[in-house]
Amino acid sequence: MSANLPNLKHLQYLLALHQYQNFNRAADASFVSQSTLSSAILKLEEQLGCQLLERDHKSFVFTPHGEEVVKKARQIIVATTELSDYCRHYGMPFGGNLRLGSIPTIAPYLLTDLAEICQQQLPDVSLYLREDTTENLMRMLADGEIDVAILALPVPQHSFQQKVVGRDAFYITGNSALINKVKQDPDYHQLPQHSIFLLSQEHCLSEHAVSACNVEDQGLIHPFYASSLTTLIQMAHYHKGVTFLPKMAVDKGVVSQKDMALEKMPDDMYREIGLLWRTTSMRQRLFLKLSQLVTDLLDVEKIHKS
Amino acid sequence: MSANLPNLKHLQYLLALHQYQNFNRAADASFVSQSTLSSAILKLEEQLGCQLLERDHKSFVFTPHGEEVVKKARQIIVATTELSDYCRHYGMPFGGNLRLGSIPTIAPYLLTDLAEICQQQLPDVSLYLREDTTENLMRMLADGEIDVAILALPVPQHSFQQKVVGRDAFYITGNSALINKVKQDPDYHQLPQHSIFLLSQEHCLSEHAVSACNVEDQGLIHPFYASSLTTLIQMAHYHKGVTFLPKMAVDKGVVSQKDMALEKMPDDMYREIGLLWRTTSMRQRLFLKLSQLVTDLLDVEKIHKS
DNA sequence: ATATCTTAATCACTATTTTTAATCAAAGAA
DNA sequence: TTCTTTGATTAAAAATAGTGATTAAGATAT
Repeated sequence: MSANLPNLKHLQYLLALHQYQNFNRAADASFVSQSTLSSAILKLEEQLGCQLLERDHKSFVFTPHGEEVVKKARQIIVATTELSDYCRHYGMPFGGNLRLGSIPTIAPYLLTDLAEICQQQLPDVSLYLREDTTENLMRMLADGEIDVAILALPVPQHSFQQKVVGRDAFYITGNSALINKVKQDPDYHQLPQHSIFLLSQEHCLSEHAVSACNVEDQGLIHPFYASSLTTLIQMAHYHKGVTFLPKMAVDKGVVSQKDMALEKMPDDMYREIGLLWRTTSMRQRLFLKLSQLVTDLLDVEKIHKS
Repeated sequence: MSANLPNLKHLQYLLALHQYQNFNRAADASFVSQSTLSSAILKLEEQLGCQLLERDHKSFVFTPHGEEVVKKARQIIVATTELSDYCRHYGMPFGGNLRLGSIPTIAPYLLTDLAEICQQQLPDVSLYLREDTTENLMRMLADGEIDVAILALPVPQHSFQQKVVGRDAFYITGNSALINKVKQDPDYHQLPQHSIFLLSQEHCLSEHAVSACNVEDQGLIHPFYASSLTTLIQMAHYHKGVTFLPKMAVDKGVVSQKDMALEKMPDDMYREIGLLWRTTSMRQRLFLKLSQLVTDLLDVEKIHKS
């Protein structure tokens, strides 16, 4: 009944080849000889009964079909690695390496506290942090490069396990006169041209802020986009404009300029924070525990501040 | 970096052993000798670094950990089989074997039509039908024993891809006097004791009907539960009670007794029909096509009848 | 009580597969 | 030209998978 399934090692070689796009480098990275890798790919092609590479005497490219096989192979290798890791740490559901990814508008403000709490509450976990965009982190999560991500929701359609861990209110900061105006009449369209500063597009914070405040009108938004919250604040300060900040950043004191006003925005303006992990992961318990820790962390800060 | 991953063949042997709970029978089923299977399991245990079986000189049981490894191993084998099948049928996205499961209150009334349409629209697909309970079908879907399921929604929490394909209205049938009463005043609590007949509990139709009609009150429901729609109708007929039927069954003329009334229930009483498949499947396109066919089928019948 | 059957593990051995080192042929670059 | 880099090929070596016969320990039957 069940067919002649490919060898997992061969699939690993295929992934290496896809990553390095070069037989020699892929072989080196896999700690095998180039001929091993070459024949493994040939064997795979024979076994699967289809062409994975298009060869042209000097070099090669993956066929479209090969690309799809690589994707699936990656799923399989990720799942098997999960199994292997799970067994290695069996009996220690709250142990082992934990590769956690988060975005630049969360990581600096949440993860230092979280790392400390993890050290106390999950002493057997070795935490490895990674900062990147939502898009990249989702790719890395799917590919098994990280184990869990802390993101601002909602995230594009996906098939991960998701756990909401709290809300992060938006603040508005910047020129006192403008802030006062908005405070009295919360219509952002009264603001001068180019007086709203945002992060560059790869940061989801901008989307969330814009959609929360209904300021799609391009004229209001300054055409230069900042690449970090620190820069963003400085730009708003220097150009006497305003910008939006998440509460977790505000709590860490990112606004220190004396002549900048800082106001919490209405209660319905917030971003949701959530944990994501692979549905196939065998460490649900750890991730739920971690979710609880982050939930508590966000709650404590809420109570502390209010 | 990446660990020494287990051999897929060994994982297959592990699954066979789990299925047969006996080394000899599992070995036979895997077309290898008992010693091969025995040493494969030992090797797996060594490689994964943990005990999968508890042996007691005569027989064995899987350890709790072994059971979890089996579950994960099944995922891995299913994924690899998907890859292999995908390659075998590459270039024919609408070809190959399609194992479709459905429940007893859908299968007899929908699948004959669907099979015919498939033969026309998807001539390269070989359709294999399977009828079972929602619970069993979900297990079979997860374990790769079927490729797609047509179920009545909602189904318990799961991680499958789901596509709603239409609505199936509820009808009420049975004793004319009772039906007339309900028709004038749609309060089911006026019905006599034990006059509502339902399918046995493993059929989700009962749940859906009960929750749709708000008749949790046990007194109304007859304490004998039918095991098929045909029996259900006969029971309602014989005992002069009433019962609920899905439109797709009504359309196929399951109510033929002259002295039985048949009324469509209010528009908000229906069950949703949906297709489910593994998120990891490589045949999304086929399943979406199939969804469309079923959607059309349900729509046509709706138009045809109204 | 004894013999027989069934169980999974083990052993010595064989077959198969994987890997290697060395080489080859083709294409650029110096 | 000569040198380097590319992936494919070869034959030999190493590792792995598989086999049948055997064993030990319970269970069952006589």
